[in-house]
Amino acid sequence: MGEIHPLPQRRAFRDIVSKAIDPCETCTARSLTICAPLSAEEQLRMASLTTVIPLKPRQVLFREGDEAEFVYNITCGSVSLSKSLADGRRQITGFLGAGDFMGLNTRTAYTVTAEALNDVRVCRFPRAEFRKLLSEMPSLEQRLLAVTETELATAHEQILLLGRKTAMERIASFLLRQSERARARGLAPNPVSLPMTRAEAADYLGLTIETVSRCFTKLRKQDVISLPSADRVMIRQPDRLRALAEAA
Amino acid sequence: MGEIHPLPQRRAFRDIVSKAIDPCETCTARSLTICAPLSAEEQLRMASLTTVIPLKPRQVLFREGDEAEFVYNITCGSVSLSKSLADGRRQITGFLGAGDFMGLNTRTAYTVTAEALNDVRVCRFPRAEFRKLLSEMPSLEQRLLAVTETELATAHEQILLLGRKTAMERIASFLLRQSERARARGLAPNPVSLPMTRAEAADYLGLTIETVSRCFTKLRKQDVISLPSADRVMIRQPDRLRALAEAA
DNA sequence: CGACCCCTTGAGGCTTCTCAAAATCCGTGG
DNA sequence: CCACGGATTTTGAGAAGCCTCAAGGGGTCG
Repeated sequence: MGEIHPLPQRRAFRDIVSKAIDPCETCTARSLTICAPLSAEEQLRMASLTTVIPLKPRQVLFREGDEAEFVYNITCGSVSLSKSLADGRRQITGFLGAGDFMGLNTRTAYTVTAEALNDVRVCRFPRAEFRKLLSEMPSLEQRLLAVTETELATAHEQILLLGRKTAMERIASFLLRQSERARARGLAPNPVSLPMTRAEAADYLGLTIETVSRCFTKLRKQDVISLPSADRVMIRQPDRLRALAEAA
Repeated sequence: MGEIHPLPQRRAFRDIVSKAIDPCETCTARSLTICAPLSAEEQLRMASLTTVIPLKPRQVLFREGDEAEFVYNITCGSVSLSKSLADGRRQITGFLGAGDFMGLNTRTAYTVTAEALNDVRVCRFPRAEFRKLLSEMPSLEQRLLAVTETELATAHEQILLLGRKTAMERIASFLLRQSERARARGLAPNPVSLPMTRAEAADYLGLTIETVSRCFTKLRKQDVISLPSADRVMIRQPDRLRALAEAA
């Protein structure tokens, strides 16, 4: 038994995990971070529960108010989370990337809408089984608590931005944050790449697309940034941008 | 041994817990909710780590950026969490009450400032020991995860409010939320009692005190609410208030 | 090559902020 | 019990920032 099991298990592990956790090569390292603290057996158990789902740009994974049947983990691509008012006004509450979880809330309904920004792959876990798994794997739960606390701190940062910063301060903060985020993920921090449209950036920053565009133009005219293309921002004067991020 | 231990333990438990978890009679039921899922032994362990600290109104418990030496649990009273910009602009990210935890973030520094709104008692836990305790008590960790996820959902709701709602919508949402919160805590939902000043409400809603006051006046003149005193709001027409909460 | 989508630019209006002052509340002390 | 002082709240007038509406560019894909 001791001799026979390891190999098949290892093989099954590779097969299933590679299908589940490692679907696209460019983001392997990223998606594994969430599973790094888990043992091989634990990773296998997680993998056996999961279904890989590919999403096209703008495809909606779930909507605010839908019954929360599944928990998702992003393995590749970017997703926006948003909430809307009855008349259509939309607020994007955050952007998630590889390694992030969605649908963890304890309620029975999703509290936000999740939509793919670009080509995305997610791992889907049936909710009940995921929770059961959690209670049996303290290391995963510990990790989720840490991740959720970080998300909460990020949300508080966004609350400060939306409640007290001017349009220009929001844009400057946003660019610096995106740059820092890229750096943390091991990507080039400059020029900043923006996977979202102006509309999405505006809905994230509590502004209109016109205001976002005007701020970009103003920064460009002051030579603080340059715009090689609409979705890439070159930060030419980081110090001035940092000063603008909280200068009334 | 089996005969001797139970009694002293029970006695020590009562002594320490009553000092730690149950300092003021009016909020006993509340503060126990967080410990309800724990066994007596676990409660005892938690209690043995804790120091009870009383706070006067407006007293600061910790500041954003301070080294996060302790984790706190509120047993009595209300606390505001806030972040500030260099020039003094302040944004309150949320209000906490009995049963809520503070300072759980994984970072080494607090990400917000905590300040007492009224007379408050908190239980203080040395950070390192609290984390060690957590890893040994999955039920507590599970509960913390659930609580943190709820806080995250609340933060997202606030992000929607700050990013997309008008001043009047913010005020209406705020009043309804405070009323609902009171109901959930077993208090009278109407009239709504506001433990915070206009300045604190404004800093929470991303407005100025003048705008908050003007909205209250307008609602009063339309007979949607009445103001028996500055810190009590009687909701006279709940339906109209609900309609105002997201009517452009 | 044209249509469509997204982004940019412009003009005017509205909501909210800023600055200023009056009114109200509340604890203190005569 | 009333007068007083300070803090908080309310009210007012004007200004500013951002939004709305509208039109003009630029890139991409069929």
